[in-house]
Amino acid sequence: MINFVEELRWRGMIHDVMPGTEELMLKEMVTAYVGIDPTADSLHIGHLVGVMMLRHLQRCGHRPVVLVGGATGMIGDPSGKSQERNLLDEPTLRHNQECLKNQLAHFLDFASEIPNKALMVNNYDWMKEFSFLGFIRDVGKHITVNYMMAKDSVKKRLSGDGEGMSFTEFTYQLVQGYDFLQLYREHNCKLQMGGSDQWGNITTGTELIRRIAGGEAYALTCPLITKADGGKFGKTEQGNIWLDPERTTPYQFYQFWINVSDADASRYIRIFTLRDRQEIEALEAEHAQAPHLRLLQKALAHDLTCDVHSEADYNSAVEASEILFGKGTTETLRRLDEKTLLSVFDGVPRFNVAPAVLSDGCNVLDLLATHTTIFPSKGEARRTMKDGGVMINREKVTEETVITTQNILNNRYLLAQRGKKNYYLVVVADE
RNA sequence: GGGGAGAUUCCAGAGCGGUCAAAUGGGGCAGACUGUAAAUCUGUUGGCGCAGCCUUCGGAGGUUCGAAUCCUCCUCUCCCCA
Repeated sequence: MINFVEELRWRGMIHDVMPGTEELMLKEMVTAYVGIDPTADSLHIGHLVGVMMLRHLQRCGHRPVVLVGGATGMIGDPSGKSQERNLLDEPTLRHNQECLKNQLAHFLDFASEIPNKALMVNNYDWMKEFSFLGFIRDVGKHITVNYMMAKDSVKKRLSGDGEGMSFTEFTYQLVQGYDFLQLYREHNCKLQMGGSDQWGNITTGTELIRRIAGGEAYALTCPLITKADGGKFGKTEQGNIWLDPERTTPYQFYQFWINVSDADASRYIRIFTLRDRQEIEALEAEHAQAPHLRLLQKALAHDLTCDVHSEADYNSAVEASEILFGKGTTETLRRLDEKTLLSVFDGVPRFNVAPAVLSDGCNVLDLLATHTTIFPSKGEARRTMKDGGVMINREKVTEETVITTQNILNNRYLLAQRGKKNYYLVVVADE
């Protein structure tokens, strides 16, 4: 049995671990779980740390359990800034759960008949029938309010001059703790993992298991993923980076990882890929020699894009990136067939312009600021052009440039570019 | 209830009768440099038919040849005393 705790340790994925965990996991196959809120029908990369913990767990020969927080997700965890949530109706909940499972299947083996095959459970299943009286009698009486109030997440909310905390939120740790107890009883689950902000909630669970079941359970938390520049991990101006290709295209997903800063790349590659220590250290040495090649970012982007999407998606993302950031010219653009063109610019904002607009030629200013909203005003478009920041079909334009039907690619498209990174696809068609 | 301070362009914050589309800083955008990075430097940052014109300085009126700047009322914010 591979030493799971050691594996996470060198990867920098351990923030805190309860004494005895490592010994236990060397001795026997351990069932461990991570909770995920089913608030959407897709995971985003913020979830990936927990997923990777489970993935390593399974690879080390232990049994991973994903707990979908159908019940707890309705309450809202007071750890962190979360606000109280809306109730999900059951069909939505089930739908989300299915979608999450499909995504998780890229990382965890739910299917094979192996002793440590992954399992997914939903706490809504055991919480929905639990009556309030039942809960306070069977669970609540084993934990003192004093104990609950000593948790950091609670103390912060009680002391600060913030909004205070509702009873519902206060109860959250008990509900989560009960989940752990339930899994302990049903599946002999002895370990709960999560982000470092979950420590308090997890230990409420181990406490319940000790008091109610007389059992021994453990906790392991991972540091919260940060960015070297202080920004929030996994967020871009466009919002979350999702695993669902409908929400975040494979190209955007790939780009996210390619653009990770050097300072973060070393940490991320340990956390988000399965590469072993030797290989990573070799890569780092190479990267230090030739940082401009960005080997770490490329390895990260490769592994994740292939894991989450597919090899083919990875290849077209690389191809798209070469066209966009490489030596792509009007000529290369003209050579692209419609299908490739569309896949390269999938997810790029689109604008529709009637063919009549171009038939007699149209000044770029009007095209970019009147017929489309690529620029909010002509003044701004003019200024950016003066700086050489506007390109049509990858050719710089000035305010005198006139766009005609001659410029159209594949009978339908114009590629407008604002600065180096902002692309817009103008579709020339009646609609 | 009494007294005081204030409301300025994305934000912070100058301006206190003409020279104000409004200093300066931040942020944004673009350019150079680069590795699609960081740092740095440069330009730009109300709109338009752009050497000119139009709309902006909490709201409504007024004084004046002329107001972001002065007066009146209103709305809101902050501070101090009850």
